Amino acid sequence: MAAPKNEKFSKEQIEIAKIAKVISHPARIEIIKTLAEKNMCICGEIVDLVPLSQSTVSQHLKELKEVGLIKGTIDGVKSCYCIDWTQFEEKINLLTEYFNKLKGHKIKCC
Amino acid sequence: MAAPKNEKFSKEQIEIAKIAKVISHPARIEIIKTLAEKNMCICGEIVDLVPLSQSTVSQHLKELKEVGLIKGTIDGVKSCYCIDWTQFEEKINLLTEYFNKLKGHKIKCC
DNA sequence: AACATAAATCGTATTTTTACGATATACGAT
DNA sequence: ATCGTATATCGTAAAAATACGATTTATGTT
Repeated sequence: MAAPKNEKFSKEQIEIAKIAKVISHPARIEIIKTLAEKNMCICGEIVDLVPLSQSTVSQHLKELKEVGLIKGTIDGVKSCYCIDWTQFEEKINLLTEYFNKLKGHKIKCC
Repeated sequence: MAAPKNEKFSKEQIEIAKIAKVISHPARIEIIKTLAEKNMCICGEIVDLVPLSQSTVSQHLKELKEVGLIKGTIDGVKSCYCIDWTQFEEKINLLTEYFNKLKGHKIKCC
């Protein structure tokens, strides 16, 4: 009696909520920003860039990967992460267009 | 040792995370969509439109109001809600532009 | 004044998120 | 083969989010 009752809403709304949720934490925003700006796979250094413990950062990376915004490959003993641009654009567009479309309704109100 | 360590991140990132968080629930997305499409204050009927209890919907409305996406006024015994378009555009733009700007870095990677 | 109705708030149970230390795993170097 | 390093996973504690029923509050109606 406390779990979100997601079944009651549309597929689209659930999908958008999921995307919004993964970008609703400063650490994950920081990770995305860093990966995007460097525009390369970053192997290893990510943990040093985020002021959280190694295990916590690893967990945030996993969540970003699960939603598809980033991808990770293994390079020897290190892990390399970078933005999955195809999916990143797709998901971010989905989110932004949903809300930008709503703006079209703005005419006047109270 | 479980609360988000928000102090460690930038003001901008914390602000964007806050906006993302409030739109990270299907019920709140549904409320926004309904208010935007009707383009009017809706008095009372909101609770009937969302498949959750009255108290839960009231809680979601409060969160949306706190972030500033919607505004509510009292009209007699009823409450009237509508999109706060000025703030809505401002906040949504802040969010979407942050991530759209990152797209500019996309050249090639792994 | 008494009653009905709408909506906010309170109290609380459950689930999810956040965070970390400890441990496991996997690879490279010696 | 052993050791060191990097990263993922496990276990767990604390906090926040979600949801609802019960109650309170405020207004309109009789």
